[in-house]
Amino acid sequence: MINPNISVDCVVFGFDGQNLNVLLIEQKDVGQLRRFALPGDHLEEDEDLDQAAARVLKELTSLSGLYLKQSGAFGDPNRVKNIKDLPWLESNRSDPQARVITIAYYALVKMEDFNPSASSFAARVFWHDVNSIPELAFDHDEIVQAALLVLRRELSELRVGHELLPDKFTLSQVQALHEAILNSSFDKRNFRKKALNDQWVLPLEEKQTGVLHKPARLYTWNKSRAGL
Amino acid sequence: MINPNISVDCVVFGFDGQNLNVLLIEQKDVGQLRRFALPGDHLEEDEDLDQAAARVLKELTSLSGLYLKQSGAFGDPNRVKNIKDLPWLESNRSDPQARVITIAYYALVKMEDFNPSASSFAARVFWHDVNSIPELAFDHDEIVQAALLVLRRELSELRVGHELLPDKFTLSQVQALHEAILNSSFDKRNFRKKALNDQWVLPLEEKQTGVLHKPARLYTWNKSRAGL
DNA sequence: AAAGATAGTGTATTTAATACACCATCTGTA
DNA sequence: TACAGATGGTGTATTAAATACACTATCTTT
Repeated sequence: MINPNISVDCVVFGFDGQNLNVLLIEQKDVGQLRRFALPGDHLEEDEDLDQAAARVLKELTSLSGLYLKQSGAFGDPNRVKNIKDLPWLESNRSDPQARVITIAYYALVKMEDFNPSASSFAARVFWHDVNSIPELAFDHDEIVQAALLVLRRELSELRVGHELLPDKFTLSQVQALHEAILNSSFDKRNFRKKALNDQWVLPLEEKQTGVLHKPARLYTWNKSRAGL
Repeated sequence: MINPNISVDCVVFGFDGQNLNVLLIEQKDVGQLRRFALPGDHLEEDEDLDQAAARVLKELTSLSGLYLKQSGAFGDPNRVKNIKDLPWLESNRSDPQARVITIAYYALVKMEDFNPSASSFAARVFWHDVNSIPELAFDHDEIVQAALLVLRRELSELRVGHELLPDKFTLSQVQALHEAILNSSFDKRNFRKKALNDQWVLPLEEKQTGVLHKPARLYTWNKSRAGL
């Protein structure tokens, strides 16, 4: 039994080494007018909000145990009343007119861990650069922007972001990640000084291989420092 | 028409010069077992979440235009299943078994602006020190703690809190407010240095009157600096 | 005039943030 | 084998911010 009035939507962030990306789906079962949207679903009976978000993510990516955090609730009475969204609602909802409020979550996913492909959810699932997101269904644009603000705050405060890089990474990758998320750039020496001084990361004895330049030292996250 | 599955709850903070307080209500219409709770209500048809929270606050305090901010959504399937909450649910809800998820808001209110008294909402409305909150109905304890975390973060980041002091106040009051909210203490000279240097406040030509000690200079908030 | 209460102030030290430019090391190819 | 291309990696001086710390000033009441 699903609750027709309550849904969860997930803003899944990934990082490709250059830009921050969001996982989008292309709606299916809707004639010619396909729209892009965030993955989401209605709340099941006896299901916690966090569980629902984790379920959506699991069904979409087959991944579990992901970093997942509530980023806001959206309840504008007209949020699902856009005429462009009607076809999809009509073929996917028993009551297309139902008032729906949604609880938004944001998730961080290593892009190496997940290669998007079609799913029961959607005609298409794909990563998209967060800086040029196409028009999305419902109020999903707003939800993405709100999630971005939360991500930025948490990156600055708590140094989340572990989940966006491989287990072993270079300091340049960390810097590129911070620059992509915060939309700014940092001085290399000062950035490294801070990362090492504050012990965000721990150096490994390993170096990059297979690169066509001087190989960089690899690091891992210092879990004991995470979030402090 | 109200939505039986969705409610808003408000954590209203006030400051008495010493401690941070939360506005609680004592439930009515419930035989012997009265419980304390946060003010809240179900969402009306065609009402935005923010509007619903503002409505609850207005009905409770007759104040509008208050500082009000979403602080989280709570959806544990058992959050309204505590046996102690059943009497109130039975006399106040058409479907006492209904699954309810709630969107929490926190508000900041000048205590001078509002003297609590009974209301249609409740047998009793009263301020209570945030550090010794009694057991509350549903998951309202958890909601209060979550709101406190958000308030603390916003105080440190954005210097919210204008709404918790009179229009004219002393620097000692500002310091006491920060200390109460953040549960810490600061060096007086350093605190004043920062408040003035960062221009949180602007000095007035006025001084306290009617105090039995050296009267302090009064200040107002520097609105142009608020939130930066 | 003295006691009680809070207001109000300055400096030295430590720590963190910023600004800034060059040499090192690896790969691939000429 | 040497050089071009690409990214890695490093140190210091300056400025700004945070911290630690103790006494005098002013008002009221008795």
